Amino acid sequence: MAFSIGPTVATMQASTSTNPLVRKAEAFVSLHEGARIAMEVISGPVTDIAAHSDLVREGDKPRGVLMILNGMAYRYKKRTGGARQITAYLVPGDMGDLDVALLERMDHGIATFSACKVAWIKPETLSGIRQSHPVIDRALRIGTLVDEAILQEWIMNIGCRSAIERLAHLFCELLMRLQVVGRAFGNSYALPVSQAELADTTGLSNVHVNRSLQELRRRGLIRLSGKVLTVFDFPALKALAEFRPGYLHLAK
Amino acid sequence: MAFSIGPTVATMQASTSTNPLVRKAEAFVSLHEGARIAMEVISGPVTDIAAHSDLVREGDKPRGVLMILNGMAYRYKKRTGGARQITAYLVPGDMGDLDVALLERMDHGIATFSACKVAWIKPETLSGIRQSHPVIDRALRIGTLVDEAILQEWIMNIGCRSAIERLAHLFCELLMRLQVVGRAFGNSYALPVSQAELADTTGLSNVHVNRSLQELRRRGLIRLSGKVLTVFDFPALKALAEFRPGYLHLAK
DNA sequence: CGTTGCGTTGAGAGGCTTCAACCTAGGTGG
DNA sequence: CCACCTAGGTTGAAGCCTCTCAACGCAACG
Repeated sequence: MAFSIGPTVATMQASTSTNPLVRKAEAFVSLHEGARIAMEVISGPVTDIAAHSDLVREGDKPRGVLMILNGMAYRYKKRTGGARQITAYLVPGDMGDLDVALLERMDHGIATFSACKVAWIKPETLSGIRQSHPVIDRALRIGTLVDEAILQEWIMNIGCRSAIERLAHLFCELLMRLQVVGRAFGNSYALPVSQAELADTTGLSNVHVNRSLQELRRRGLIRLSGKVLTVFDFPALKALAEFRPGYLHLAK
Repeated sequence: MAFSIGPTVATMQASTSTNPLVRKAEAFVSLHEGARIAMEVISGPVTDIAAHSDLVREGDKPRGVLMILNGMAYRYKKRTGGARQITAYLVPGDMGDLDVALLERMDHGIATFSACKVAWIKPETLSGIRQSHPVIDRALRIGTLVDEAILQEWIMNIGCRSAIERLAHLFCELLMRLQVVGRAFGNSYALPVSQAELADTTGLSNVHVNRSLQELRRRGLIRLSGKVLTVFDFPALKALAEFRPGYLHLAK
């Protein structure tokens, strides 16, 4: 056991675990004690990864399934000219594709924004746990569907929202996703992402991201400084972005 | 049995079936006779759907798993203002999300471009076949991964390609996907999609789609008339779009 | 033969990009 | 301890890619 995550099993309470995998699963299903323990266990040996390093490179043969326990990472694709598109943010509790071992090679890369704690889980281990705990299996399947729903929402975001709306929508989505796993504090959360990286996320230039952020600040909606984002007026931010969180499929 | 698809089992040959589900699966795995027969069977009772009608509405409780056997359909999301973003094209052999029954309500709609033949398969039926035919299970899982990879590629497309490149990339992708399921004829295929719908797909205005299509024609790369798209110069079209088909994970 | 949906064209405007310079803070080495 | 260096944030100016608005043509259809 390389690292200990959160309190001991004995002190855990339903939906207040500090293990992000458990927190996320409990947003979709209700876990009984045995399943919670099993989820703690699969978070087994943890690896520390520095900020701005590759976890997976495009063209790699997939290894095990990736789980993010702490920090923030992202999926990306590159154009030959050097342009980069970030296609997903991975926050604590998120997993790489469950069936990724079925593919010959990765069609995209995964890298870290911040220093991260991650776990690589062997496909056999995972399928064993899924078989013995149907409720975990169910939570993981729902998680996969939500990942897909987020991709669709991002297509919508880039395809038909203005610059300021795209950023507002991203910030709303991250706030909700991080609240679920206990990584938001009030309406604030760590956002270790540079403006250039926000640009690669939203399909904008870094210059225009900068100006749009200023506009969001000027309107009193957010503050973003020192890698911490604070949402001052969530209702207004949601209205601006037309953020409807249904696609995240979080239980009420 | 509401409708008969393709030749009888006796006349089928490997990878020349006219059943698009079989064709697509054989792009990922090699099916033995029994598995091919099972796939023919799940294509069971077929429903005819008119063009431009909804198969699934946002907010619906999901019913069974959708399979497209003929025609072309699309996933979409709407903004309150009326703007629409098309997030995926469904071509013969494509299926809706396998686990969609786990969700309370749909976060997007599905509608037809053209008249379609579709099948609704009960989740129990599907999981039965997946259990008794691991190779089919494997093919379906890979198919799901490819669906996700396509979503990522579309984010890339809208996020960092120019108008003409976006259209070129879409046409390249569709050519390859339709070739796999035997719905392309040489470098031509049916594309029952209006310019306004192409605009909702690519995040452009219909006016600009029109002008970009003219430019593609002027360069001698494609022809698009009467709902048929012909690619005159696939290498040049690929080069223009920087189309790298790896994300479709088709066997060589 | 009017209606309707779709493709086409023109003109003007604007959101966003590009290029380039400058500023600031944090880290590093002499 | 300061001087330098670098990454990232900020600002200005110019331009263009794409949008909006509006009109028109054309073919299919009842």
